Amino acid sequence: MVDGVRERMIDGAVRLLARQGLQGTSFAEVLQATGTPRGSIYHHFPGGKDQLVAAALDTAGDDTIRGLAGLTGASPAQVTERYLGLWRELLVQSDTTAGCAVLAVTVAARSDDMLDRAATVFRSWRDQLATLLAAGGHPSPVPFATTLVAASEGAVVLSRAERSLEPFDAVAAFLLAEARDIRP
Amino acid sequence: MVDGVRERMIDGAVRLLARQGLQGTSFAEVLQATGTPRGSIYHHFPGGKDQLVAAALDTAGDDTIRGLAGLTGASPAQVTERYLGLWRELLVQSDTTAGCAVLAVTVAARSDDMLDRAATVFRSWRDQLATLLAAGGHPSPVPFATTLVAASEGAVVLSRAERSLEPFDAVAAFLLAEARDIRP
DNA sequence: GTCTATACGAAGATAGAC
DNA sequence: GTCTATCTTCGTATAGAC
Repeated sequence: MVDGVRERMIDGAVRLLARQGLQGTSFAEVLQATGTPRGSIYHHFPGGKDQLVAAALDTAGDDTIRGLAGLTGASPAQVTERYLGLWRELLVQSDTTAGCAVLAVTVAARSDDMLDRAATVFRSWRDQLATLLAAGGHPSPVPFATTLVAASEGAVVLSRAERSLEPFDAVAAFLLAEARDIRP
Repeated sequence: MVDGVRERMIDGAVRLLARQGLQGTSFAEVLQATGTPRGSIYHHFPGGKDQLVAAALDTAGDDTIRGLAGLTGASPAQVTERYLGLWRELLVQSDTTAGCAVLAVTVAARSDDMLDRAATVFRSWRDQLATLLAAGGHPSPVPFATTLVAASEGAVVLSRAERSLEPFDAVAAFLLAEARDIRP
């Protein structure tokens, strides 16, 4: 089933994790926010909250990778702009109340399994960006890709704290200027 | 009293917030970790957990500002190196299990008051760095200072997820190269 | 697959003795 | 200032009916 109950629960978990953090998000809230049947959470996620969070991490990771589709042959500046655009859109659409679910889980994770899962997502973003940047002729794709991921994550946090796009836009401007400097 | 019970509680809260997040840190853990008398938490913090967290945010903010002391007249590269060094030291000393308490509070904050407090800390870091960078002759101190704060925060998160210094060091290398490029 | 009811534990907060 | 005891709320998880 494409739009099944399970998928709605996972999507809701991603949204709530990004807004309220790991321990700040309860099953009850996920059910309420998604209008999902109350009795079926442990049917879909017998492993409990950890299993739901794991699925949410994977989904959040895939969503971002999907947001980078169609960039083969793009310049480093275009890649940078697209990636930054994904995060800016999250801030705009949530009125700067949402952040990154993967980051939220990382800072509150209590098991190595959960940390591993988050690390895998971050790593997939870095790898995908580095591949695109290298293909676009960037001379040091790995350090720049890592900085792009790290700075975006941090910039989203700063903007959430201030409830303003100003910090994010300052960081984005700096990174874009860097990417535009590259002449392949 | 300089090393009083109240101060020990606040320092413990900073450490635990940086490791376990906001809702992941309980009063009981703070008391246990600091060997602090059980019955006196509401004596020192009648406003409850929110008041303790607020004090922890202020302390964490001041600690970092203090870490930037003695940099008047320093070059942008020296300022950048010092700031990055503060965060790298946190990762090393905690075996990559600790992060930034202010970030942890921001992503799980449930009140605007708490968000304001975190924003004030981030802003103080940005302002202090921008002032130092400007004094050192950096041509665009504000965007670079903001990127320095954001990228450091994100890099610490990436390194915690991977339990490795590699992501942090990649970001640090990129930022340091940027700062060294500046010729005043 | 979905429901209700309930057990169990954790955490914040308060009251009152010492 | 510090203590213990307790209230209350909330969240996870399980059991068993429909």
